[in-house]
Amino acid sequence: MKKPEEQFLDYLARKRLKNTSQRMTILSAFLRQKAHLSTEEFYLQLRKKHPGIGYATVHRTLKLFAECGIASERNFGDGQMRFEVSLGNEHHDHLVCTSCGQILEFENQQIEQLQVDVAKTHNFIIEDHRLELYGLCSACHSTGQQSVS
Amino acid sequence: MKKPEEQFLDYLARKRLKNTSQRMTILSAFLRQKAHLSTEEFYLQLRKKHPGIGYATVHRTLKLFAECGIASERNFGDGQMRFEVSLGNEHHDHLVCTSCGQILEFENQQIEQLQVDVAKTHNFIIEDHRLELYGLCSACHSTGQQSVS
DNA sequence: CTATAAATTGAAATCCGTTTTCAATATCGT
DNA sequence: ACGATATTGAAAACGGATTTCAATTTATAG
Ligand SMILES: [Mn+2]
Ligand SMILES: [Mn+2]
Ligand SMILES: [Zn+2]
Ligand SMILES: [Zn+2]
Repeated sequence: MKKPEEQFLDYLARKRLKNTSQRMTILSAFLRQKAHLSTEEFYLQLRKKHPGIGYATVHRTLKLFAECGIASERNFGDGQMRFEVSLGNEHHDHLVCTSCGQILEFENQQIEQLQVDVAKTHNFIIEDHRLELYGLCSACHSTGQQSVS
Repeated sequence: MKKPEEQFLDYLARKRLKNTSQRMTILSAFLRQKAHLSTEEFYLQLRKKHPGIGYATVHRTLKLFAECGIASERNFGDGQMRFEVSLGNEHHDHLVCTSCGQILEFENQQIEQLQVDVAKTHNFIIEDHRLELYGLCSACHSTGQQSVS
């Protein structure tokens, strides 16, 4: 497993892109994040320490991370793209709490295999997939919370 | 299984909404559609026969269909909401061709059950889920098509 | 059947996350 | 250092979804 910094620098070199201080600052801040932030959320976080970096640069850099495999782009249906660190993070799917927004991760090898079987019976070549379970997390349903309507 | 027209009229009555000719026209056109149309696509289709009905009314009426269970809202990550008739249409998941856009449907009871198991181990109450497999349909990979980058 | 209150309509405006534009600046191979 | 090329941040543009609003239609009560 290559280090993220290396992987990013390799990607920049391969694409004849330049190594800038903004990109490195954004990378190290991003790698420190735990999970599933929107561009806006990440930008607001970053701005506290690095007020000089613009939203557009953050946006463009997160896209670069996705292109080179450092980040995964996620869409949980709330109208915002979200990013999570994918390098060194096994493939997984998500449980999304519709009440508090918490996101839990899971992996189920049987489901993965069944997906392959389904694709095979339709003569379909899988490139990617998404599986998300929406509902109430343990905390939210034990306190009688209802999902936001 | 109640008829869609009945179900819609019941819903309107329950919510003290009014029965209008536009709503009935949109309903009957929608029920005639086979699959997964965006609001725009449906509106353009409808306009051929009913040029007087505005986009806003179509949009609002499709939302009503979703609320009352006649339609399902789908999002296949292309930045547009899509609608399909759900009444009398069993639950199913989708195979989405990233090359030609074709959408195939499937149902797999084993996967559904495994999802329930996953939720149980996380003490999570499932309200809804989405499973989509993205890749190349039979036609597209047999002709050497690549997915749009 | 009115009259009246309330909901609906279509066009246009607005929203809001995402993406692009552009002139100034920074990077990097030579 | 120079010069070609890429990057940056602010602001504008984009695009689908939603809302506004004045005119119209519907449903209810008298
Ligand atoms: Mn995750
Ligand atoms: Mn379908
Ligand atoms: Zn919760
Ligand atoms: Zn195809």
